[in-house]
Amino acid sequence: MTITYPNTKVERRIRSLGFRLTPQRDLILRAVAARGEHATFDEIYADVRRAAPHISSATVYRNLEMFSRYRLIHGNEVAGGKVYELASEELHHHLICHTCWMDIKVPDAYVRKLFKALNKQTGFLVLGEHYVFMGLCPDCRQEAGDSLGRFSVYPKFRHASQKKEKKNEEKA
Amino acid sequence: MTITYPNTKVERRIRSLGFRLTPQRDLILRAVAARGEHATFDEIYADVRRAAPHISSATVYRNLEMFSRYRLIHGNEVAGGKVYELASEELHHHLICHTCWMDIKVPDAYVRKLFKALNKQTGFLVLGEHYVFMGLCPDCRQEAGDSLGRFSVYPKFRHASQKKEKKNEEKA
DNA sequence: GGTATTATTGCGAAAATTCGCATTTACGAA
DNA sequence: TTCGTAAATGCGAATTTTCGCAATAATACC
Repeated sequence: MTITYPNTKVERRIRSLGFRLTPQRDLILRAVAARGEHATFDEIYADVRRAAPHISSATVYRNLEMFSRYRLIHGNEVAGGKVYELASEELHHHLICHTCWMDIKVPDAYVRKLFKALNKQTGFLVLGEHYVFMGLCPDCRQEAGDSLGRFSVYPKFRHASQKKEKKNEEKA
Repeated sequence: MTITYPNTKVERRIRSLGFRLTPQRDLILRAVAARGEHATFDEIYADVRRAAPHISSATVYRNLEMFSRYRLIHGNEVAGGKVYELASEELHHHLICHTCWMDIKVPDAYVRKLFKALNKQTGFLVLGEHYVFMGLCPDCRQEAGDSLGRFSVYPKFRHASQKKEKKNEEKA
């Protein structure tokens, strides 16, 4: 995994959008980059705080949202919690197994084909650059067997606390 | 638009999962159904409260999450806020224009093709039944012109309050 | 129907997130 | 380099969302 921040391109981009590059923003971007692909708010905040103990959580919330909006980072809802990753040059999407959490990166080109086809049929131009598709990886798929009905697998939650509901899980 | 709840199928499903069908749950499902495709928490809570003023917001939160998890409803992050809709028999996905909010329903079969292709290439089985793809509808696409670069359009937020940032919007 | 079991509710407290506003500070222009 | 302007921060308050637990009530079983 390559950490692509610090990065003058990102800095230029922030300024060209009319935003200022503050030390706080720099730290936040570094933290997201250093964490790799699944940084949570808590992790980012903790990292940033280590370098700048006085930083306000509001600042981190605000900037994560701003960065997401302008696609300097990607924020995705995964397994009941939001995770962030630095936007990379190589556009890609994710296939995440909700049984074992394996994460397969898919180059954008693979998915872009569908979007082109959709465009032909509907005229709609899909712009999102970073989608997450949940499902079953090859191993877990095999384990689940062939009797894989429409409703037989339910997403698990990794981030949100879900102490209860276990009993129901089995009955289903 | 057809309201598909009350529905014995849904009721049976709740019970077969080991959950109980309480009056609160019934009201929540009715509210989601009646609201159509983009019900927010506030709307649902207000509707439910009208019929049962004593209902706790925690109950609504808990059940929306449970229903989503077991796909009796779909909860999607759209434009900075979560919106719910009753899961329908006809599987579908959404193409939402983040300029004018036009919402095009796409039958699952269209999208399923891509997922099959992905499956061939990666072995990964995509299970999600209700994805939302953001982009530009034909009209807004035209308005945006041909010089549509990778970074030229940014999602707007509909639900979250975003009073500021307007100046930056234009500069970009 | 009556009863036992246990999921679910409602409450209030806790935690997470957002907001408004005074202060600070990045950045462009002199 | 200094200065002026407006964006961004940090604070504390407000709001939203989650949590734990005692009380309630839906369901299965008789």
